Amino acid sequence: MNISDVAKRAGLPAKTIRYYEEIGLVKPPRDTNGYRAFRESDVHKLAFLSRARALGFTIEDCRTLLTLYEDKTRASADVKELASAHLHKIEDKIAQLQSMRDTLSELVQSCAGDDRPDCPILKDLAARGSPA
Amino acid sequence: MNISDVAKRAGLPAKTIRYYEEIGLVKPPRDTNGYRAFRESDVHKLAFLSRARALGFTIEDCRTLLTLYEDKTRASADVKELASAHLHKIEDKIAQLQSMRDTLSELVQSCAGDDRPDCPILKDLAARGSPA
DNA sequence: CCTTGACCTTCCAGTGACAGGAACCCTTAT
DNA sequence: ATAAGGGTTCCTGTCACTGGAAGGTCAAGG
Repeated sequence: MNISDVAKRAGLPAKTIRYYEEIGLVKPPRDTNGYRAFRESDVHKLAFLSRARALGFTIEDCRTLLTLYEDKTRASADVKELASAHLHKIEDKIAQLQSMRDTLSELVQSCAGDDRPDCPILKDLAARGSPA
Repeated sequence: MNISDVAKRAGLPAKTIRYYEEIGLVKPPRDTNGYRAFRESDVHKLAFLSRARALGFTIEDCRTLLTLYEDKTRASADVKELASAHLHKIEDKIAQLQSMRDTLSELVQSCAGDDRPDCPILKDLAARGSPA
């Protein structure tokens, strides 16, 4: 199967698939004309990667997940640990963004948003931390 | 004032300050020995940038905010619009992360995390979208 | 046989916002 | 004189791609 069909089936851009090959995540054989000839197993792997990436796992995490996936003697604890660590990072990130959102939301609400120059948003950026 | 003192006062690494100069956000004059000689106005600008970055504004947004800050005839509406747009992006990002978190959280909870290979996390990554 | 268009290939550059490190200069204290 | 602790520039690397140029391949139509 050629790359554009694989792209559709895996839900990944062709460029991304080439990149994944470059970094060794998939190793499709080649036709005599030099085209990548994807097997079903390659498509399956790529779909796996697509879903793992959609859950925010890094490429290196994905590499590990693929290895675990293919290792039939894996311990589910290893997978769970990886996923848990990632979950914590996401939760940290959410908390951080929520904090930004709360501050920003207040600032936006406090700004008149008219044609006058007076602006609490700029005032806050200029003065926070240095009370004058 | 030398860069490391400015770094402390503005709450930014020296490397970052040099980078901000490189991209034209600050333009400190130089001493005869080649050292950057920061003025109070430079420190003030850098502190402004530090706070804007902490709220997640991009560098280009920061550049615009600085321009607006220094333009005493600005309309607060322009500032508010920029901040609102940024707020929406943050909210989108939060929603996206929360969706990841919800999925991941379920998967992690459903995984035994012992020494057996059976793992719902890997199963989900392999099979989601292709019901078998 | 030729062309057209849609594929495919590789390779190079750019993204955002820095961080790390090498190699070297300046200042101050001992 | 030297050593420590500033400062400087310049180059590379990060992360996960994306865009684009230059060129090979294939199937269909005239």
